[in-house]
Amino acid sequence: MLLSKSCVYGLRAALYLANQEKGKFIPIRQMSDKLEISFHFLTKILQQLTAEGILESFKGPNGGVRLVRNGSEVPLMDVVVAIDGSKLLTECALGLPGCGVKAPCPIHDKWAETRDSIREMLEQSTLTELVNKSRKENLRLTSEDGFDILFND
Amino acid sequence: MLLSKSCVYGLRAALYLANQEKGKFIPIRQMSDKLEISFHFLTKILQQLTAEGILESFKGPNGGVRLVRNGSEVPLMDVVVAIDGSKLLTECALGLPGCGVKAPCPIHDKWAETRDSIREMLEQSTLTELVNKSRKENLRLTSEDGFDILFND
DNA sequence: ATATTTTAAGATAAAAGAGTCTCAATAATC
DNA sequence: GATTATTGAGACTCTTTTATCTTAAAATAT
Repeated sequence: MLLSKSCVYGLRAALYLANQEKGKFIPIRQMSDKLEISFHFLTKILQQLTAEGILESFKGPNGGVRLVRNGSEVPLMDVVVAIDGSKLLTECALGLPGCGVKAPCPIHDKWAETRDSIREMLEQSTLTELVNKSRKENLRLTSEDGFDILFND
Repeated sequence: MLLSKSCVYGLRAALYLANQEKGKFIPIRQMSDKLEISFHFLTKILQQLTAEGILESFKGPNGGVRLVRNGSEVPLMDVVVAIDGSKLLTECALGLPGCGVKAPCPIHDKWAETRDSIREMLEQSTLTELVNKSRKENLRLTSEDGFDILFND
């Protein structure tokens, strides 16, 4: 798999947050319910995002987490790197050691191109961009609910 | 990671075999020694490739495994699919359910492009092509030895 | 036939990823 | 202050991947 499950959950949660009123703290429980992700597991993942400075949290009643920056300034890449690290964008596809510009593996050049297009995709897509698109086309973040239903009370 | 470790080992072994005299059975022990992969683990992986019809094996003295087809007719894709399956080329990058042409996820289109370029790379590169390139440029299949040293006795 | 060399198959172990549970810390409300 | 709602942190479990070990089966050579 390209991205770990933790990473995918983190991205879905980040998209959820980007669709919320700016500055408002959203309880993790609400997100885990809506997104159908285990509460404790999601908590751990979001703790990573908080530690990495992508989210900030607030304890107690009316607490929760929120994006530090505006969603339009958060490329998917930031979330991916915070959770999965950057090996996806640095490692040799064939796992051949010593692969690089100096001593490329047989598919180094081709893979470098592919890797760049992954990088581009993750760097150019922001949370807000995807949220807008999702709203417009009623895309899903879960198996059941359309995007609009997801944000009803 | 894009490819599992098993898959990478399988690819390295397939490249090793593609550099051998055509039709000759190569003992797995020899490959595991040269490629610095655990013998039993490599055996299991090659069993999969045998089961998938990419390799054929022969027991007993002078036995081993060999490529069924000529290396020039074996794209990397065959090895990858035999070991890792095809989810890499079919699954949604964001893990969003219901993602497809009918109900695409926000990055479906961009990801589809990237995925196609991965597919292209794996389909167009054959074992022989990579072996030739490796021979010419003395590329590595292990952390230590150059390609030519690897095949000395 | 017997011993030897090899792959096949299955049991087991270790490590990593995914997921759960419990309790502590913090902040608001009553 | 007590209660409640929330995140934080750590231990724990389950599953998958990775790796090892043992025994069986097949083929060869003696």
